[in-house]
Amino acid sequence: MTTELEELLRGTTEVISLPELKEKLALGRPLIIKAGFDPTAPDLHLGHTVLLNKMRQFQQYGHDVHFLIGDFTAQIGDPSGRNSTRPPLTHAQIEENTRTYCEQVFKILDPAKTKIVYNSSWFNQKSAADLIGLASMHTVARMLERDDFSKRFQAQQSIAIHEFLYPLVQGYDSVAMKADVELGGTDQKFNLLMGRELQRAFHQHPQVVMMMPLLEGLDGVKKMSKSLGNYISLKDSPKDMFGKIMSISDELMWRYIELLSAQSLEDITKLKTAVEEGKNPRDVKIAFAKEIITRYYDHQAAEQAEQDFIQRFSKQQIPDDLPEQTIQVPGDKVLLKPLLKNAGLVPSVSEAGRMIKQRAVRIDGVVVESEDAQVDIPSEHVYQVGKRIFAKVKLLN
RNA sequence: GGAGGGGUUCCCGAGCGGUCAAAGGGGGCAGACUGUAAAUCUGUUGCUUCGGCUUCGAAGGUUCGAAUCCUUCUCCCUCCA
Repeated sequence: MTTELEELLRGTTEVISLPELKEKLALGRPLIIKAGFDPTAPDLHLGHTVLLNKMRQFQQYGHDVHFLIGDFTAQIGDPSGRNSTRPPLTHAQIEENTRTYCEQVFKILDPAKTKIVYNSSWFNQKSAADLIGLASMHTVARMLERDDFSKRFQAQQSIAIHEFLYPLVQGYDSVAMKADVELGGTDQKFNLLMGRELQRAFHQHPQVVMMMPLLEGLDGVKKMSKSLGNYISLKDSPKDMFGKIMSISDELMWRYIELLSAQSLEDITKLKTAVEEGKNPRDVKIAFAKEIITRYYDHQAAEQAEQDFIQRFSKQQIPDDLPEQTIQVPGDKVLLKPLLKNAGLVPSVSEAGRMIKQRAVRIDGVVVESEDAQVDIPSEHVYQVGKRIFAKVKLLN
């Protein structure tokens, strides 16, 4: 039987510090667990769930999880995306984003045990003098210790003043919340530690910092993020989830399983051995995809997604739920290229031409050979572009 | 306030008067192959009524002709103060 401590430590990359965590747990009271989120992109993805799963674990052990929404910070704008100045969010947008956030978050967290807090609720009360006072608690030299700051500084890139303020603001959140433990990704280390320092300055017990690894995106290189487009959203349909998971490289698959699967570490090791001995990694991937879909939808949805995938890709069959549309065209023949565009199967006529040239276009399963191919009117055919895009199009006069 | 450097097609990044719709890489898409929408290889990657049309921060100008030269504007970066 694993202990509370062992379970809580599972998957973490670093805990600062372990003895302090033990002490806190030994207090016997529910700990205040802090995890902060930016309400800028209200679309949660699997990368976020690494952290959310850890939060749920704390809930299961009876701790007091605070889901911090950085609405104050969001009002100012994001410092990290320097070449894409994000417009500050309005109050209404933030509310809307928060609502969509919670909808998704509560697929994982227990709503009854989750406190949602906003950092605007304390920062809006603050004056400029307060903020400057906060800034006086830290030095530029210490700020420059931060990895990405020092790199940018050395590379003679600009660092805006407010970027220095961000860690302070985030750190102060811990003070305002009297956080016992803060959870965050490894990229947040500096900010997380700042919370400890500020708590000390305010004569609080410094929070324990627990860092979770960052999940790589579908490309396997960069971290999963919406702006990079390499993510699996919790709002993705079961079919999309299945497809995206199947498109992960065999190598990356293990990383996902390690961080997202509920399977024990022993079982994962066994799977790896089995693959080395000849088991098809595809089957491991399928099982994993079904586990994830079952978690966010249900078992039936997972089964269905698998069947659909097999039918469409493994057997190359035309799906039976393909979209249908009717288009009215004058005359008794139309050129295929503009038709493909009008039906929304390709973005432009030029692209249609390329696709035909590459033998990627099929009508009723037959490859179209000529770029000048025409289609009779009236008619009804199943058009296919590549392996994934299908439509049944009815032509009328 | 002064001195420099720079804004190029989805991204990075060459080009520096015609042969430039613009090298190369990344990403995307497609085809082959396969064990899967893995890996690998190959092709492709502005739009078009196929006459052309729009694109290289913006607006003007020089020229037969400009992404390339000039002017103004604008945005970004660095250094000195």
